Amino acid sequence: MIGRRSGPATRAAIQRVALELFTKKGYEATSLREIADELGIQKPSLYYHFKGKEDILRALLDERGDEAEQLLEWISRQPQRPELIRAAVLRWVQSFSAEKLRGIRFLSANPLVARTFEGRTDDRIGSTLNQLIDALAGLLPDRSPAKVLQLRMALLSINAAVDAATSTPFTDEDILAAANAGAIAQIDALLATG
Amino acid sequence: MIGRRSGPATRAAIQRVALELFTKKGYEATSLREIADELGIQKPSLYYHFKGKEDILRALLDERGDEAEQLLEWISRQPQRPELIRAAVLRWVQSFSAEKLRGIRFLSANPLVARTFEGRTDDRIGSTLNQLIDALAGLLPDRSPAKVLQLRMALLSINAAVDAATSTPFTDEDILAAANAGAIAQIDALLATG
DNA sequence: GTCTATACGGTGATAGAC
DNA sequence: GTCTATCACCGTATAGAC
Repeated sequence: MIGRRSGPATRAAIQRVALELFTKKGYEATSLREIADELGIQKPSLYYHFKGKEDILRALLDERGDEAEQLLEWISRQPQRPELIRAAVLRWVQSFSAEKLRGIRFLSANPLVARTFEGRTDDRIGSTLNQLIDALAGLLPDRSPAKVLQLRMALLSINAAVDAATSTPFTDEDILAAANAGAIAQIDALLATG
Repeated sequence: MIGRRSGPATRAAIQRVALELFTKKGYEATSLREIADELGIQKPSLYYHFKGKEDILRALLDERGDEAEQLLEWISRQPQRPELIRAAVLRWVQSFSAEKLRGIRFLSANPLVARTFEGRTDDRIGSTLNQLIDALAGLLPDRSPAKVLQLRMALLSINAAVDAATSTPFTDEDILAAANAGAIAQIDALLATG
């Protein structure tokens, strides 16, 4: 669909369209011409706002929040007991509003692109998530690899719920509820073991 | 890496390399030249074996097994009680050997590509999985959307485990064990509700 | 801030020699 | 079965007019 534009294309508008197309068709499969068409401008006009395609992607990734850092810091201030795992995971899962699901959907649709960018720049997604896992894994009664991996799965419940809901009529509320219930079930099983 | 080849490139060899590259770099980001280089042949030689890039992808997708159909048929022959859910999900998760994780990894790395192909051809991945969900959802004590979605998450535990293990040193055995434990935890929670 | 025009490389793909 | 040569096309990117 080619949209008639009302005013000048802003960075925010470009990012909005790019996020939508990257999520629907994938980063690699989306051309700058498609983004420009959707905005009703010409392809070279995008280069006034961004250095190139990768720069648009970088801007989208930089928009992420710092919930992971905040949670990590919160954890360090709590008494280090196994029950902290449950509280922390629930805090994490519940920090995702319906609005933030857009970001999750983008990452789910473009797992390799996100992973490629993890290496460069600051990389606040992956590494902080790993620190989070490490901090919580230390509290596990049974710290075998399978258990640690299951803890990781619990933290990634939102991603799993989003993936499970693709191509279905489930609502954002359903997804958040299922992610929450799923995380609880995993954590309960992990804490019951030890 | 450019490989010296010993004999003629077979369809199987091409598929092997393609699966590896598609998984590592993504379908769109992988060029036919890269596949040819890896095999030590020239790009046009691939066209003797396959009609084109998409044909290679199709061949890979057609290689999938029919575990879903078999499980669906098995379910229909069992007494339709809530406990059947647990048995069925465990059968499903345990049908994935370390070997079959290659397929899961490919699908995880290329979610949109797989989804695009679901529409065309026979599509045995998605639709059969949906039938599986429907058959099991009918046995749920509580059939609210969030519960049905969580059932879906339980079935997709292998995918979630693979995703959770990417960029980590977890072994295939760890992944299968965590997927199994995760599925059990989800199902137990679902059955305890009603 | 957006346009037209243009250059460049790489891609999927085909024809035809061997 | 593999090659060389070649194609049209597309996406990225830049220069310069308005």
